[in-house]
Amino acid sequence: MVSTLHDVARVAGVSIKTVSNVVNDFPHVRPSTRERVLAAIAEVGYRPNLTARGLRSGRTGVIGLAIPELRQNYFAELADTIIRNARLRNVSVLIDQTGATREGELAVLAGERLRLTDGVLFSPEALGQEDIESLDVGFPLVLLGERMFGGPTDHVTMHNVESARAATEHLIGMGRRRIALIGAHPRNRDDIRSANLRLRGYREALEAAGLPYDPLLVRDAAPWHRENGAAAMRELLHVGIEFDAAFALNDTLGLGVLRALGEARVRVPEDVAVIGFDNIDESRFALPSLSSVDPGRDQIAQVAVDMLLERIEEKGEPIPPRQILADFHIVDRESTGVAHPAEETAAATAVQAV
Amino acid sequence: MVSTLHDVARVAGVSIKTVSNVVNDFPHVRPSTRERVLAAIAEVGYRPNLTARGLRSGRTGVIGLAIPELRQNYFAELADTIIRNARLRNVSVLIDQTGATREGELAVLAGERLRLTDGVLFSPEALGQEDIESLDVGFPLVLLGERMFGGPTDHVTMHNVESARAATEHLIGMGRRRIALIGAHPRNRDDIRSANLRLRGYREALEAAGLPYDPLLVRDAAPWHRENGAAAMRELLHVGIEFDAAFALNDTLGLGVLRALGEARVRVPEDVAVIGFDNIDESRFALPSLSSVDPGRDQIAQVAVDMLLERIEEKGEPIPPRQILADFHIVDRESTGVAHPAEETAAATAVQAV
DNA sequence: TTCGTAATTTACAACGTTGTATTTCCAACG
DNA sequence: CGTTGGAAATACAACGTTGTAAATTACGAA
Repeated sequence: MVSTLHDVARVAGVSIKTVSNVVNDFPHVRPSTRERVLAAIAEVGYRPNLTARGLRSGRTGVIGLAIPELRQNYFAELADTIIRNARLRNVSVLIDQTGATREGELAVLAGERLRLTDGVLFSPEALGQEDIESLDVGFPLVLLGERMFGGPTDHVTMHNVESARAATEHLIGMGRRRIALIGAHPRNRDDIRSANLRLRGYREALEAAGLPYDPLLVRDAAPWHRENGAAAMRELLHVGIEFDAAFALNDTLGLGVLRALGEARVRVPEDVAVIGFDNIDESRFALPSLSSVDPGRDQIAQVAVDMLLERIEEKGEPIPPRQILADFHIVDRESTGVAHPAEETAAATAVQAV
Repeated sequence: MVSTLHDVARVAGVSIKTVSNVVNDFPHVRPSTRERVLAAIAEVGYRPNLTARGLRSGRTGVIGLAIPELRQNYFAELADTIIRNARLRNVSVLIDQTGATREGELAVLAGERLRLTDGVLFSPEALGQEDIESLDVGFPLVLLGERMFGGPTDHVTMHNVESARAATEHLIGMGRRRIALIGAHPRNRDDIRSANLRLRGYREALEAAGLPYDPLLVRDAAPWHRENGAAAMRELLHVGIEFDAAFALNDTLGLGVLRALGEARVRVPEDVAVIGFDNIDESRFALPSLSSVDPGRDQIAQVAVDMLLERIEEKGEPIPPRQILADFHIVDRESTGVAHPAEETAAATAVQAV
């Protein structure tokens, strides 16, 4: 059924090592021999056994991707792009869903789940800065996201503060003065997490524009699901406080916000302009279409794969951990007043190592 | 760094086979020996090398999932559920995106992409009935979807005709008489594919209710993306033909339809009731929320994983190919007139082997 | 023709595990 | 006290591949 080097060798009348040499394009194989071997390979339908190769070489050609949940659009799109990039490098991707639980994420780090992989891309959501040491695992690991900084591994992340500031400035630039923020983290506002970094950018923009910071405009919502975005907006409307714009800390929340505004017959963007964060595919098709911050997800995917493969191939003197920040830009759509959306408006910072 | 059976054996003062026996819970190991070995395992931090195990056993514990694209919600949610089910069975999942291209799908069947897997779940979108023979591959394969029938492999699919008929009857039951269908396949209407099967269900429902079939109400849209759903609805509105309901052949189209109706200030469900198909997560959060047919996706995921693992473990007399049809039900939401959505309304058919 | 050198091919071991067959151990029995 | 039989432990080979080192071949120069 399945043929091996031995079968090919027998048919071609050479040793298995010669077949191996042909398969691996080694030099020093006489053209006539190569031809004979190739014919034999075709005849018996030989395909290298990757498991055996993996045992011999210590590499499987598979990388792991540990994310909270595939059914969250951001992660589905991230996984999609990561798989595409890995494919270009001849690597396949095994996906593990941690469920955003501490337990699941620690299991990833303990190497209990993504066996049979050469390395792991890890996007934590439950672990935090206090777990930084647990990142010191025995296999190549690239960290994604904003939950932990300064760890012992490469790290690919986004300009959270700067891009949130840019989003807020975008709203201010259109004349909005009372900007609600949807999706603050209910408890610890000093914790390093996307919510707080983006909140900081929001505050910086207000301050720079000389606008007051009104805590009443800052609404908690967690986790960042549509229903929570809608609920936060309903509550805000219920409170009766005046506002003319909303910055949702991610697009999913933003879609919920649009929904709540729609229910309440508040006009977007006339009465309230809305901008989200993440630029998921879906935002283009909301009614109205949702403006957003594109945090450079595709670039993150590509850089992360590249870095991981570099680490996997690394030998000798280890390179110290690197941190990469992706480009971002504002995507202006109907929810901030553009009738015919022109993509890719604002400029971005360049990719930079820190 | 990484320790092997040999290291454990040395520490415990036994042979590697004894360690292996302990690891694999074989009988005939004296309790005192077992204890000593377990201590040694803990001491050196031994973890079995899955590649070596795989080489020896011929199993990797990994299954492949070949789908068009992860960024399509339906497939992200399917993959999510499949990964969860596989995890329960101690199996991991490698994802391949075919891009819905013929080339990509044939590569899957040629076994060029999902190496290192014990078997593959395959959801084709480009291949059709004429390619049925190419399903006769040399590895365990379970077919998903409606593109090919009667092939040599197990097949998990949905009640396309029946559930589309139920959706249409649902609209008729609320008094709608002029029901548009969005998402027909532009070219071959006899081809076996979801579009045509669902179209058939639509026609059956009309006929059973004594309603005329008006080809003008049947609108092409392909591929099933939001923009195409929106475009089809805009065109229908432009044509000026009267209608009081729309059946979108999937939810993504349906969301586009809602968008186009919203733009045109057509009230949903007052003027036009809308129902979709697939029941993706997003539909719950549209404005208005989109009613849909739940085609039993979670069940499909579970059954598919079970069947594939059964095939992988199969030995001796092969069981003939099986076909499983999943349960379906109508999910009634705002777009068909329910103010406070009650999920899971209509009854379903039972799971049944054909 | 013979030798030296480079090109080509090969044998063998090893990667870490587990199945098979064998050996060793130990207690009970005659 | 020797024998027997099952439990416990082991040796060895094998899964399919590739690195290393050794063997063989080819070819031009002496």
